[in-house]
Amino acid sequence: MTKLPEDKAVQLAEIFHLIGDPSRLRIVFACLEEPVCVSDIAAQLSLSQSLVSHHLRLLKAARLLDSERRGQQIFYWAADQHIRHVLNDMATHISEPDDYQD
Amino acid sequence: MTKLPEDKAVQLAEIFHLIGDPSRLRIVFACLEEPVCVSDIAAQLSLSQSLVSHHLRLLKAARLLDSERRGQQIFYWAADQHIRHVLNDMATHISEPDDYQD
DNA sequence: TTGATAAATGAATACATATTCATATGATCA
DNA sequence: TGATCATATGAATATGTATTCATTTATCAA
Repeated sequence: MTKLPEDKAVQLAEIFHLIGDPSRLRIVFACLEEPVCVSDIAAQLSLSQSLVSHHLRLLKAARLLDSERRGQQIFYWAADQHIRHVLNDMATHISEPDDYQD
Repeated sequence: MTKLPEDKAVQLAEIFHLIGDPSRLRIVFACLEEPVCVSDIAAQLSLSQSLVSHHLRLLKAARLLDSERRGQQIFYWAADQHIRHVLNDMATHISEPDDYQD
């Protein structure tokens, strides 16, 4: 039985916790391919600007997203390559049969 | 910008939410390689039997873990292969430099 | 049976947090 | 400068949930 040290568990769980909220997960997903500005995210996902902004702050603090101002708008994109793998992995998961093996 | 449908986001987030708690993450990790009984998990991770049991119930309900009784004890193991990939991916993540690229 | 061990369950609680509303900050353009 | 647009921030709230404690259920051994 492999034991995960508590401090590492906390670090890892922090990341999973962030993408463990549907709104935040969708936000990250929206920023996977290209930088998107806040208002576009809000519009596309039908979330309030304020809510999106709050979530973006958390995601950026955890370094899952990075951001840059371009004129009046601020663009966000997925800074973390691992997130892509994880999301791809899990995205296939929910559409596959239960007896799936490596 | 790729949009993740809300229902899929909810499904996915549910899984991430489960491993987004340090205790549960450690429990899943402990069951990755081989079936482990409840008391051993609790002892190894220094968690109360009750807490472990509560968490196991959630993890099993989400089909991340499966279980089987063997005599007096009940063994749990990771039923989901995707979880292995995800955990490996993210485990490397926290030890790698920030400028990591695909 | 009885006693002991292992796990599950339920209630209670303290704490975290997702969301909203109102407002502030900062940039652009007339 | 003032007006407007885009984003951030802070307070308030309602809901969720991780954990503990006490108890119950289930299994095995004597």
